[in-house]
Amino acid sequence: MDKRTKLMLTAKKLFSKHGFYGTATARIAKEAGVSNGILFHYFSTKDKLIEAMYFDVKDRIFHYSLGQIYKDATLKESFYTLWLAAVEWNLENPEDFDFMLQFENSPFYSLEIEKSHKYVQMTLELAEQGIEQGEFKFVSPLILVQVVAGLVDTTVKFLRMNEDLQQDTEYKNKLFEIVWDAIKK
Amino acid sequence: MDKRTKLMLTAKKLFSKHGFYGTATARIAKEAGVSNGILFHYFSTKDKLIEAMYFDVKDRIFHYSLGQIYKDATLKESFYTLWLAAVEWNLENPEDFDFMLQFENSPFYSLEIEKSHKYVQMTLELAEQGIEQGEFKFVSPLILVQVVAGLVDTTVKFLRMNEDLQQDTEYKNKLFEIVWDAIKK
DNA sequence: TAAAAAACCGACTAAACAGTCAATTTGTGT
DNA sequence: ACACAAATTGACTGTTTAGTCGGTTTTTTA
Repeated sequence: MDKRTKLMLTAKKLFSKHGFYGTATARIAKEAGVSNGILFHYFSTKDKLIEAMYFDVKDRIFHYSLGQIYKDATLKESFYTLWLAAVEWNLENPEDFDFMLQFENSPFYSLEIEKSHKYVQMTLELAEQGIEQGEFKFVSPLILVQVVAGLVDTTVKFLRMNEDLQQDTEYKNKLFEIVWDAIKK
Repeated sequence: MDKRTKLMLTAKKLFSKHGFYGTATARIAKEAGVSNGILFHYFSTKDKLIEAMYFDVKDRIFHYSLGQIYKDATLKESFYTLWLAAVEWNLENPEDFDFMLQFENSPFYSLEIEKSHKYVQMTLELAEQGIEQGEFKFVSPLILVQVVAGLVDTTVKFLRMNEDLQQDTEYKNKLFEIVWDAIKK
């Protein structure tokens, strides 16, 4: 594995456990088994490293979740697939999840960063589609997207505390009804 | 104003803008106009200061929001009041809101801390009531509480970006329908 | 009003920190 | 085999940090 990747994996582990400023760059390098200097060769500052990780994680989760949607699916099916994929991905990648939560709720995060992400547009289009078809509530498509994203986080946090429910498909369907009822007209 | 309060107000301002570790204790003291040492007289460590602020903010928002509920209100009215009060309080206290988001999504935060809060029990009881009366979805009361809390945050973030909607009662009613539909059977 | 306690000061310290850099190794194209 | 670039090292630095402490002022108590 190349050292850039090693650094990002180690950083993710440490950031999710100890926070951004609770994790020294020297510690990241040490635990990644590389030299101190190489970190700053790949990432000119600590902040750049954090930002690079954000784009990396966001890319992977969106790519995975949007990839699950199949053609000719109804809108509800598409949203179910999207929601479930995101929930399961986050449950399987708790460090990524914790890192994202921290980042998106920190002063690092801004709307420009969010909007700069190509995938966000795709989810917005799905929401617009639902509104036009009269299937979703007549509100801003942005709030619908944010509601779904927020409920993904809520669901993941809840299922983490209730491990026995993580495999319970019936219960997860019930949880999805929360999401669906929230956005549907 | 006593110095303890001054310190907490200044800390809140700086933490919300620059993050926990991006804010030096010396800077908090300086901008609060008090000596360096007095900070550690009132809060033995920086972490203790952060935690004390969390309980302070959480106390104030819960006290305000729960205080808005009137007797003999229907369940829907109670939830509407609760939701609206929380949303408006957060809009009027953006530093508290940002501080809370950061704290609750940081490694500082744990479920023990959450559960240690007396008010959480009250919201759980409201949720249980709704489930028993058959008005809410038949899921864990905890997830219902978390869904509402999460949707408060989502709403606040959205309204912050759309200042023109903040006074639009009709629109806010529509946003509440999202919350209500999410939890109701 | 005297003594005890609590609040308060700010200079100080030891550790930790992000980022630099000159030197060395490894890889790549010719 | 050569030259040139890219990757890699780890010791080093100037600054910043949380927290301490001996001494001073203010408040409370009896």
